[in-house]
Amino acid sequence: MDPKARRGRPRSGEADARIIDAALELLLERGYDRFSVDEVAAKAEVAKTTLYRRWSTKDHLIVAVVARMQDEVPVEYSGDVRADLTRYLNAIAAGLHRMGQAGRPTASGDTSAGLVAEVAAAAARHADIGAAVHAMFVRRNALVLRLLEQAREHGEIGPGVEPEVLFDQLAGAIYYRLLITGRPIDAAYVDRLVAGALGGSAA
Amino acid sequence: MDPKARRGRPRSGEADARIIDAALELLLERGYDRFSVDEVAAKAEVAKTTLYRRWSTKDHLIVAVVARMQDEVPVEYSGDVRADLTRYLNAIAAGLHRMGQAGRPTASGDTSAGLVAEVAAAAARHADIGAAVHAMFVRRNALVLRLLEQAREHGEIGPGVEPEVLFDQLAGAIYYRLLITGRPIDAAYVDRLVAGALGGSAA
Amino acid sequence: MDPKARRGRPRSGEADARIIDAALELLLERGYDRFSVDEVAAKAEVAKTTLYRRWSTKDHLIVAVVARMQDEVPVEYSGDVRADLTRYLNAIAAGLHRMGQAGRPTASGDTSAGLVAEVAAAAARHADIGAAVHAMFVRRNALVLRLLEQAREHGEIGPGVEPEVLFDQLAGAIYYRLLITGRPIDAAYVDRLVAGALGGSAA
Amino acid sequence: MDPKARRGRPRSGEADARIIDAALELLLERGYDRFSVDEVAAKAEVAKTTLYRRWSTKDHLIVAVVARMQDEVPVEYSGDVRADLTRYLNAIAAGLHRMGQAGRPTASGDTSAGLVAEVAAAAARHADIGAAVHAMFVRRNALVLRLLEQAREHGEIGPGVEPEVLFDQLAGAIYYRLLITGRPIDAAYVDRLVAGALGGSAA
DNA sequence: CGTTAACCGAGACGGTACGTCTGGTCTTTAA
DNA sequence: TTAAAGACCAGACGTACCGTCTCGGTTAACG
Repeated sequence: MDPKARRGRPRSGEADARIIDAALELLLERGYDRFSVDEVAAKAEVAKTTLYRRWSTKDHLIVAVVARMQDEVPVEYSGDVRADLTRYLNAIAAGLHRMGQAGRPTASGDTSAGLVAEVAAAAARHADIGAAVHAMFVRRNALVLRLLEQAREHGEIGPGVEPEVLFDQLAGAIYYRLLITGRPIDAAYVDRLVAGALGGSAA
Repeated sequence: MDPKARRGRPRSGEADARIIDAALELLLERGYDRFSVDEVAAKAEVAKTTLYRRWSTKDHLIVAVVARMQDEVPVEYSGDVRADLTRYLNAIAAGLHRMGQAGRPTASGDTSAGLVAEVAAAAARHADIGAAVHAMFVRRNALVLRLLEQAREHGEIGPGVEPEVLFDQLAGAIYYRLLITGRPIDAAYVDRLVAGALGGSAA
Repeated sequence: MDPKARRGRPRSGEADARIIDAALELLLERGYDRFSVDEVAAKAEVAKTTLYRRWSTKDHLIVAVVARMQDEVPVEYSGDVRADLTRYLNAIAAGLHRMGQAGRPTASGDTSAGLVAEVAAAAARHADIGAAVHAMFVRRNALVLRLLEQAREHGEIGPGVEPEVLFDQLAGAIYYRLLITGRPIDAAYVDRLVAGALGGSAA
Repeated sequence: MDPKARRGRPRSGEADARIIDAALELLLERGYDRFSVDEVAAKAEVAKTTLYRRWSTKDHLIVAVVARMQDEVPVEYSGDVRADLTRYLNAIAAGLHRMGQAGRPTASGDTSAGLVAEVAAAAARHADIGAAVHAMFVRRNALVLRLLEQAREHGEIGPGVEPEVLFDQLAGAIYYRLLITGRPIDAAYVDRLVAGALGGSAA
């Protein structure tokens, strides 16, 4: 009856978990290069085939791990966009910083461009990874975009402002510093950034 | 006598050129991965030793190539920041798009995140590349920052606006789309972006 | 009552046949290596479990297949040993030749050492296969040995000749050429061989 | 001047030796299967590339090792073919027996069919190995064939006897027992064999 | 007629070796 | 000293295949 009746031995959910756990640990300990699939399999006590059946490529595996590192940042409109955005951007920066611990002490400041850049590169290498990564960010950003809509309805931001563009400017600035110019991203910068984007630093 | 008197056979300047040419060609043809140092050496008809004497790493070589791909965008204050910025950002987008041809047809729209992301990753891997890349962008951006200063003096933009932050927002939005969300970057978007950043879309 | 009373579902005889058929076909088509158990199972539309329940090893399966390829060569003493032996050896050579089609065109002439050698190797790897293979040949050769006995009784061959040794010489020469030196085995050679073993080429 | 002037770093002869030594040791210790190229490389303290540059396949490597195991059996006509052949065949049998130690205790008697069969199989798998193996035996057998010629000239064997066929019978019988029937090959058998082939056991 | 034992198809799993690829270093001979 | 050529080390990659295990489900014979 059920067209999707499963046949054959089902995949071991435990294996999934053990692999991702091992991969995460190794990624943090070693960084992207010096991270080897063989080693993950060994650490997870899983055959390489089992791993490759799930993630067909080192890149796919790493993206899965990074996706799991993403933490949910609760976003709720409080009536004060400026505060909300500041909080949110600081959370993102903190997340990036935490990822930054991966591998050797990074050159640029103290956050890790490395892992983010590698994921971006992987997204460009494999179409499917690109789709997954983009979808991940779309989902993540959707909440903030809604928040911005609400703020506009409440008159906190002008009717001419496009939430999407505004958000690109904010998040973009952070990633730009992280990946391209390597300038530091601290709370003070986030404040200046939000102020710059929302207009007058006062009020 | 002369402490830095050179002895032995002098380095062939022609080799430098042949290597970079071959590397560029291969990079465009293949993309970052599938780009191999051996192949560059073979194509340039140069020994690997000769190549490594000049660029100590695949990453170093690629950064050198990418640096050469960067074209000088003339930036001059015309009295109309909006127009100047729009022109500049479109030039950047065009440059990225041109790079985008490298390798297989990329997933995300038609510009290539790949190469840019790889360079960012390389910058994170090697401190010296990081320094070089960041310096490159500082130099490139300095002109625009001066332009923004001039615009502020002319009253085109408010005294509270920080040029650095403003520029991060603009360039950042573009790179964010390119690398992270994969959304398209066209002239219309640049217009909306500049409008958003400089205030009212009108005027 | 019956100690070997079978319970449960009986084995499918049809499965046996389908497996052997598929295996044979694949063996001829591909040769020993490039012959994979998975593929046999797939082709026979049978689960691997079903296959392994019958033949515990790739080697066991192949030996079973090869055993089935062996054809019964009728051996009857006609009163002329020379003719009988010639006929028999030619039949063996033809059989080997037929097997020889298995896999890629072999290097050595046109008969296939490959499969025979693999079976010999399998016989060395697993004691039980060794026993089976040796038994198979003992059975096959018994008829010829009896024929030689009869010939001796009839005075066609001297009383000092040991049938076993004589047969080793004849069959041995053929297999030696097949497996070791790769020289061709044709009717002319068989004639020379029999002549050499039975004494004068004349008569 | 010299058209075949070698350029580039020459191959390390020491590496060759270390690889073959390690392979030989491992082969004797483990047998054909359970013999792994990786392990050879590790034991020889050589990169896998270095190994594969010389022997493109596990089979090629093993054949090279086996070729080195072959020992030169001095063959000189003493005026007594029977004695000469007996000595030679016993030497061959001893050699096979020595090889037989390779790997697990073999099933069939006490000599190892295994390795010989595997080499024969390899010869069938790869045309080049086939050629090499056949050439090896041709070279080895040439001496004995000349001995037989001399014996014929001396009238020890009849003019109608073809040395090639005679030798096939002798060597063939031994390999046939080794590989196919698994019957033992001892000095007594060799005596019977020679007697059978050269005519009357007497004289 | 239900229980039960052995089967069947499907496919995941552990294990392990293979041969390939690539980055960077080292060793030659020639200029 | 540099150049060209190519061997060298190191080590990861992804694939292949064997033989085992785990599912859901089927098919006799037994009780």
